[in-house]
Amino acid sequence: MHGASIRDIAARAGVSAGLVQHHFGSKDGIREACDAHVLEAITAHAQRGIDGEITSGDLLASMYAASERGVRYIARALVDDSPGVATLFDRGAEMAAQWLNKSWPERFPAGAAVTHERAGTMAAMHLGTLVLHAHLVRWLGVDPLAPGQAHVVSEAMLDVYTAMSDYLSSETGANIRRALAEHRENLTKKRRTP
Amino acid sequence: MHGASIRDIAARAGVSAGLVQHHFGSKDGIREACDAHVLEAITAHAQRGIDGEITSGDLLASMYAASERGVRYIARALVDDSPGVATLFDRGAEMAAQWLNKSWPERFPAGAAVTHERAGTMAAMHLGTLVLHAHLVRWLGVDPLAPGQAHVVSEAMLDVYTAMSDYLSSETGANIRRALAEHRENLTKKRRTP
DNA sequence: CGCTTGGCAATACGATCGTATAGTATCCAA
DNA sequence: TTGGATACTATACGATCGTATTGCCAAGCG
Repeated sequence: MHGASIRDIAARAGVSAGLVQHHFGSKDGIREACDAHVLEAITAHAQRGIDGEITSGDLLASMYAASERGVRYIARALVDDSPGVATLFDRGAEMAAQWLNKSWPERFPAGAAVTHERAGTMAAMHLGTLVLHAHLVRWLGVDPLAPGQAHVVSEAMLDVYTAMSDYLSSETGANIRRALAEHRENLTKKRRTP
Repeated sequence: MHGASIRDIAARAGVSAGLVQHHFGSKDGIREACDAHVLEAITAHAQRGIDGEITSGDLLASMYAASERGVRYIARALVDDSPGVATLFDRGAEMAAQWLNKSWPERFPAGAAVTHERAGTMAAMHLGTLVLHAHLVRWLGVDPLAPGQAHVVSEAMLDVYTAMSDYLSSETGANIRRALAEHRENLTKKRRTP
């Protein structure tokens, strides 16, 4: 919310500040309205990621293309304490959990602690490329949110995945993989305590 | 910087606001001092990740344990436009690039565009778990930055890597992997334009 | 002893912010 | 026609913020 005062919003909209105040009730009212708008717009698009064959990386890429401003807003709101967008993170994590469970039912049982942990971390990693968008722009020299550039990050994510898996399946990563498997044993059986 | 006024900082330090102003010159002076302090503290620790055998996930985990407050500060500063911490993102991306190049010299050549893109995305993914820390706390029910909880996210990251790689090596992900390999061909040969 | 220097506090000033209130114009139903 | 609801502006109030100013006081030094 910082850096966007009611007066700025009103000036951008071409009306007075009092009208904005009158229409939304308060500053929080503006944010709630924005959250609801973006949430609704993104939900319909995101549903395709669950029951479709679309991968998580491509899902983000298609979101970029569909609503660049909405994605930028989400990236910004995720680091504020916006309660509406907090549910969007949870929804993303739930989508990841469903995807993990659908892909490996015995490895990521529904409701298990391991599925919950992995899904949350996965959502944080993918949304992290959004939140740190400004740094990626500076590092890459191009804007991944610009039209036609959406593939850069999603492809890189997939490539990192494959590279990391190769590393973990090598001799160097064998002990890491073994230690990880032990921890997973306990978590897989444990139901998540809500 | 939002949410931490000079008066708050002075009250927390037990001194007057005027002294803080006098000592650091301005509000930006405080941030620069904090950036320099954290940067120096974290650099020595991070160097182990490059030439050591330590993985990136374990590197983050050990950073958690070494300086919880420093990590929290970085997570906060990464989403502000702090110029000092911006170099920290670049340093993390450079570390990732070095690690990628050391692990697969022919796959990720030094200075190649593909290495640069992958390293930046990798840094964003890993640092994303820091920046979105508040959401992870809410989702997981525990604080990954709390002492003794550092392993949760790092293990989950590794597990997601293995799961993703299994997905990409399966029949379903075969075409994705194939399309990815084509794009990589061009990027590997191309030198990065600075 | 007198003077300067630096740590430190207290206060004030201007800017910005969210919000409240009063006032004006428009429009639609009774 | 009229009266109230609605869209909209203008202005003001209180709070908070960064910053500048002033002054006190102890330490060091000739």
